[in-house]
Amino acid sequence: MSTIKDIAAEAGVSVMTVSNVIHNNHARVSPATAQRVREIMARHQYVPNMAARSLISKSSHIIAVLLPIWHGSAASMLLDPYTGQLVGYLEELLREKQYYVMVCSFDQVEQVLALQQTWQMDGMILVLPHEDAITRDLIQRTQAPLVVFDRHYEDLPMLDVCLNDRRGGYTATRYLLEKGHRKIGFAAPSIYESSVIQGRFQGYLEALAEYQLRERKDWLFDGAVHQEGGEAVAEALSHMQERPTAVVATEDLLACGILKGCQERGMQVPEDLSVIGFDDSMPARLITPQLTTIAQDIRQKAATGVQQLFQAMEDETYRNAHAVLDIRLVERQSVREPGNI
Amino acid sequence: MSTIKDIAAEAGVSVMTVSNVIHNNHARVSPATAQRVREIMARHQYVPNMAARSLISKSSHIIAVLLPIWHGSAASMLLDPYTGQLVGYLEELLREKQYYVMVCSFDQVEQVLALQQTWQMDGMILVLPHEDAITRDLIQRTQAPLVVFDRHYEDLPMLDVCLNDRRGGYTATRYLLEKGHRKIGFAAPSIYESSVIQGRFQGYLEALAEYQLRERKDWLFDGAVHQEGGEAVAEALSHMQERPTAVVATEDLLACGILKGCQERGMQVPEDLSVIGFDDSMPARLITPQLTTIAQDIRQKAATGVQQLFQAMEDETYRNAHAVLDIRLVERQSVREPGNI
DNA sequence: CTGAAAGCGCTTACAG
DNA sequence: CTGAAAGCGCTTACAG
Repeated sequence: MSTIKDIAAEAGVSVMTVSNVIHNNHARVSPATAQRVREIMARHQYVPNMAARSLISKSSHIIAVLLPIWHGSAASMLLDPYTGQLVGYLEELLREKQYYVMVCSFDQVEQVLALQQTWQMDGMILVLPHEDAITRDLIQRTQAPLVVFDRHYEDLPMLDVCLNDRRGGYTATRYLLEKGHRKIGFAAPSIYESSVIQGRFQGYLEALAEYQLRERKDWLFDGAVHQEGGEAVAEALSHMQERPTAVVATEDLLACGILKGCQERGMQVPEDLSVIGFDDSMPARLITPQLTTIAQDIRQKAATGVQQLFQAMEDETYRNAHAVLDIRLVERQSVREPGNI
Repeated sequence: MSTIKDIAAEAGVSVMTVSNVIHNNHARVSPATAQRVREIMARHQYVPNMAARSLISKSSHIIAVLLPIWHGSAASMLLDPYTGQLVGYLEELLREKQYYVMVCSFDQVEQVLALQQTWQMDGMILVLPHEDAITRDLIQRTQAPLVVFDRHYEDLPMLDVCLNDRRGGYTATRYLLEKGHRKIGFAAPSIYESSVIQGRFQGYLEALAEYQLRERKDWLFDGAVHQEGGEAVAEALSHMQERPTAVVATEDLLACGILKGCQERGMQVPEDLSVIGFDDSMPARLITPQLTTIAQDIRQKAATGVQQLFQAMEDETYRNAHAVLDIRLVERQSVREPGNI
């Protein structure tokens, strides 16, 4: 509760001197005075008032973690184990650097801009971007440095951290091809809308092409979201005349839904259908058989984003960076050779 | 970027009048002036500076969502789908009320007190409390209203939102008993440390007692945490001479681990072992067989906590409230009658 | 209905 | 090495 004024009074110095002690301006205060002031601050458990600081410095040390609202629900964190994990790592890294994390879900760019201005945000991090129009608008109108995860626009200067999605899609598909599969489906929330999904889809097509194969429309499962989406894919598969022998799914939860839906309809994984997922998040190890999946290093992803953000905060010419993190295949139990080649 | 001063200058009024317009003090400003000022604010996209406001009002409109650090990791959100969901709902409810959410993991009470003071926090919410010593200390030393989830101390005035854990443990066990089970184990992270687990354990004992049964030490699996803990329980079960026919697990992820560990060791669920979980979180529907579990309404839990918090912020005599939310049994596929009674 | 003034807690040039 | 003063953007009594 004590202010810099109280400390100064008790130490018999000016508030300015206390301020210099707080900021370790060694050149501006004698060691003896500094020591005395420090003791008094410790005794009073002095904590600076961030509002006062922020008012002067136009910087609050607050970083916004922005979560777009999906399908009307702000509890989007819940839908996806990946998001909770990423946010957890971001909080950890930012706290270590003495920054504060404000979590905010939003559906309109104006909300974000107002938030940024009202708190004099030092930076912002966009997790799980969904609509391109909104994301682009935000990138162009933001006043503070903004780091975007999992989205990149070639034509816009922006800071982003992406995955090598093309390689991810390629690696998954190639792995299935090498196992002998030739009939490979692809399931994703919305193939043509997100650059992440597009990249994975490109990789899928490239791998197929290397084996002189092309995609088949009826094996492309678009709009498959989370577990329910996966179960719908399984339902569709169960009615097919000619089924794929393997499916690449762009998310673990989706892959798990396919797997589960198949099991409930009497198709065995991996005997009757091989399934490969994406992310290596919690569900991957939970289900039986355990999911073979394309893993990403979420901690590294968070760290890269934080690094970009801080560089941008220090250097106002640093407004363009595109990190592409690598993926790796984690072999588990949901893939095997097809029954009859 | 424009300040209240700019608006006042352009409108040809004092800053005080602008302030009154902002705060809708209809009595203190003529409709015509108010209208004019509002137009100018809209045109300039005026956004108030929270730092300046907070400096005067000693209130920042920030609510801290506190996450204790478990096992050295701040990414505790990730360990548990329940937490992410709860935090998501809290953010949604608080934002609706025009409050801001700062997420902060911590391991020492002093960090929290400093955080509270430096930002003039209006309130705090503690999610996933772990150590009683820390939690009690925080409750006693906090300056701002604090709502605690899933922990209650009879001897301390505190605001908390709990589950009827005793009934949860009772309902789960009673359900197994009615299915014909007489050999029922109990698996939990740490039976004697948390009031939540203790409550569930009490309910378990009570249900057993109604059937003239008592707990068996070797069927109490203490220290079983998350999926790995569950798999360790399955491992222990596989070596037992006399096995329980059913297990009550205090968390879905734990139940899933038991289920999975059993399957990998050739025991079928529910044929050889019935398993019942807690929370009805995402994993419950993901695994095969789907988990029978004691469900809680996380949205209602979040809403109750927010309600307590706001009442406490309005009324400084309101510092003691103990909400106990009900649970309900969700029957799915992981329980059936024991093979040989 | 409207305004001039003081002040919230701090930092930043500017003097000495 | 130390201090007096101005000011960040806003609100709150106090006058009129």
